[in-house]
Amino acid sequence: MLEKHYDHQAIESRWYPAWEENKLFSSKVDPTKKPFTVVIPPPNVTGMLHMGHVLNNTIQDILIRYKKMNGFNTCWVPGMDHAGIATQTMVEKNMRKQGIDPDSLTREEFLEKVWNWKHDFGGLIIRQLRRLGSSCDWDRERFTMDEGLSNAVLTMFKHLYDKGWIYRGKYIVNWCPALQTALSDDEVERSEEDSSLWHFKYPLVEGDGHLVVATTRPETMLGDTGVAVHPDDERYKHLIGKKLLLPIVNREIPIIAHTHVDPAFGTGCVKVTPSHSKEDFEMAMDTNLEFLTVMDKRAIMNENAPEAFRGMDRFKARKAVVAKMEELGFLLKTEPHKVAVGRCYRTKDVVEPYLSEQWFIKMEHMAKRALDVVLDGKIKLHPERWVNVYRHWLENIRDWCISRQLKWGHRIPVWYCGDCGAQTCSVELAEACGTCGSKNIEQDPDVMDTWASSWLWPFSVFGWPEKSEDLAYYYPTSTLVTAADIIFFWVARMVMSGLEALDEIPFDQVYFNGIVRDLQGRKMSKTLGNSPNPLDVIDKYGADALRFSVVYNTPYGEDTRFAEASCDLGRGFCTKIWNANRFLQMTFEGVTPDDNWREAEGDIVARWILSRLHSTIDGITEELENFRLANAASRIYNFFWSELCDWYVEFLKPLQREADEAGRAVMLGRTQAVIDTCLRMLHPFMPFVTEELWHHLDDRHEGRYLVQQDWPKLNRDLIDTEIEDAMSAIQALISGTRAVRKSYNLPNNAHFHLYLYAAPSQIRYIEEMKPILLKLAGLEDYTVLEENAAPQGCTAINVKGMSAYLDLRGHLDIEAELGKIDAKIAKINKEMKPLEGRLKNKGFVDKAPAEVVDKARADLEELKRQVDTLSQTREDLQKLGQA
RNA sequence: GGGCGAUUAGCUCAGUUGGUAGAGCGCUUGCCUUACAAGCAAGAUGUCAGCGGUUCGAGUCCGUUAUCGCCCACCA
Repeated sequence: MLEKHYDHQAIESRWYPAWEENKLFSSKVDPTKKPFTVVIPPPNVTGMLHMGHVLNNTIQDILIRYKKMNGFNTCWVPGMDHAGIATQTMVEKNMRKQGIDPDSLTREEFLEKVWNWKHDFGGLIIRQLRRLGSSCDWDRERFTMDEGLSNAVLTMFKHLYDKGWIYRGKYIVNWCPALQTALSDDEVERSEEDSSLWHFKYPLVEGDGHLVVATTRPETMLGDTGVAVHPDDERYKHLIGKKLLLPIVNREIPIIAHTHVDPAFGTGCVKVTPSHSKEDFEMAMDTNLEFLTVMDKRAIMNENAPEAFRGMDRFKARKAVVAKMEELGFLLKTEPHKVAVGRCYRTKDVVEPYLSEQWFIKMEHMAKRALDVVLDGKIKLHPERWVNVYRHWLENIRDWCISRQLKWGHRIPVWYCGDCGAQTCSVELAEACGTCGSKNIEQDPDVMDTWASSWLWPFSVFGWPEKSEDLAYYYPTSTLVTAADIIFFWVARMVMSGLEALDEIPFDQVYFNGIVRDLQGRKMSKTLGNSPNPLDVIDKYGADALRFSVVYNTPYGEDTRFAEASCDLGRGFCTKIWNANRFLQMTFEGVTPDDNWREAEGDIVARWILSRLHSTIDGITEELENFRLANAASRIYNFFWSELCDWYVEFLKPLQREADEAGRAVMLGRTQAVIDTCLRMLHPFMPFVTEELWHHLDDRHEGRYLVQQDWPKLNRDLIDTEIEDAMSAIQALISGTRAVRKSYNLPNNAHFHLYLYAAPSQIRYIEEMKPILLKLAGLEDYTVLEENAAPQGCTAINVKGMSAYLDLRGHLDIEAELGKIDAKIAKINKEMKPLEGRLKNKGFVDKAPAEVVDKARADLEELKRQVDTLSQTREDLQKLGQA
């Protein structure tokens, strides 16, 4: 027997271990079945479960369980990302806390500390995912730094290197001074910040003329090696090739022409600092300007800067330069100006464009292919609008800077020969120069961008570059579920690498889930403290409640607003499902269910609930196939609560009391089957409570699990609109009678007599429902009228397609009743107006489809009939009052 | 500067071929009716952001404006 109260903690802690021990989530190659493969977006090894993970993983779990129930060989591969920067930063911080200077350690010592940290504290999030119910194949858990994946990374590097698509060179990169490493373009977050635009006067060497340059970065002027103007700018054309004397440093610098310059902005003259600006770098390359680096790796002014500024941090230097220029009379004006400042996505330090030697991957060819497969529809993005974003990025892609000046990561597999100077690229540790054979070689100290491992994830987890059986079977994967903020970092690059390494797309569908926000619409973040800890929420409400609530409230591809209290919805639903099952157990205690009932047979109640059930199966399946998870959740919620519990169960109560033993056995069998179907549909959303209840439903479920069962099969023949309409009318009679009782403040034991006038076909259904109708509406009896004329002292209730009158004699306040009837008539008249208007409109009658016009006519007729019924009641009442 | 999304009941959101607006929570009222008070029953609530257009008919399609949010971008 089920406990009186639904205890989510007991249930959830029981089932997950059972699932895991029975290897329900493990997948093996099986050529007789179609695979459905999902690779998890690997969370950072440093990560903790947050609401974003809850949403993302719940969606994946729903898809996996749904597909498994549909006969697919599902495989959800879990794992983690080594998260180069995040992890290294965290470990360094811990070391400093313990009084250890990370820089005092050798690379090997440092890496050992990181691995130790990973072993002791890393991967918490993977264990937390189990609490959520995630049906990952844990035997397949991978880590981007494990041996196999590292091998994949190096193999891919060598592949691209040999192809000539990887190169090393001195370019301006995004440099994080706090981390002292290069970053890719994507790792830079731009934000508009208040600053100033300073106008500096640069005097001409010859004569006493000058040019005025405007800059937002005065400190870089110490590294200026030229000033650029637009070649067609009439104001300055004659000065091109002339020299200026750079103030403070007193260096002669040329005036050059370049089309990058916008004559309309500022003064039309741009100071050029090739070593500290990407645009200036390009202009310098085109015009052979000199390069002068005036900052070091920490963004502190170096020996190339005038002595007075050396050792100053860049922001201090900015102030000092401005002050000096003002002192020298070269500062013309300072105006407020908004600038797009780039900040490191990890440290938030201002990113410095910095000239340094880095490794790059040529993206052009891979980008082209990756774009084509999406534009061709070979890969489908959901929602589709992301195609535009994807396309824009790929069409404007730049080479990917993949080297990082960190220790934690995959080392660049290139060795430099101390003798002949050649480079050797090798997947295995090189022992000698590939060109001259010298043993005097040294490996590049840099490691690769974290994404250089994650972009291989969909196939590296299956053993690539080995041609494994797993790879052949599971790749390409099926659906990728991820947040859109990594569409460039990750999604686009996986498409590129998949096509490049295997000549096949990595997945055929991508579903982008939104962001979880707080109720004010703010992104959840640690600093705001507006994010509930999912584990606390699971403790309090249960994983099922959390999952269901989040999914129910998250529209297709949109952001969602969440507060802990949102979980009331899911928790309430769990309780409802629980109690419905308790009802069944208690009411039919001792009854052995008869499973030999026929779907198409049975009374109106039976056929009605099956009709509604199959409509629901149809709807939910359709919604799930289209990633409309919230709609699917809402359909099952409404069916279970509003139809199954509120009506069907209420019908069942009197029915089973009247029935004989055989009848009860069939009733139980049928109702169990309906509940069983509901539990199957609910299972992907709420795996724990459904599993528990399913095992209580039938002893034969022992040793079997819901996720192994078939998804409910739709039988359209069971959807019967005639029955559904008849039932709606009966429901309207019941609700209408209750409403009358309520509006007169009459007690529940005040039983009315009902008069009905309706088509024989309708009366037949009502006859069949008679005991239920009398019981639920609180009627003493009803009389079927020969013609549509109610006895005196009645009030009409609105039921579509029939006339119904309640005998109120003895309870009646005539004046009040007349008022009520007038109000009702007024309301209906108001509803009739637009219908009449449309039908009078010739355009509507002529042009609208016949069925729409017919419906309008029928609706109007129905309303007219209702008014007639009410008017007649009104007359009768008036007579009664006068009598 | 370019692009995208959102705007529907007090709150969170449905509303997919255009046919005249719904749910949950909250609110009002009455009920501890032997599944469930985390419940049941009955009820109130909207110029579908504004303006214009297409159409017989627009929450739905087109244009435009506003507010909020996001993404991209070398105007120093």
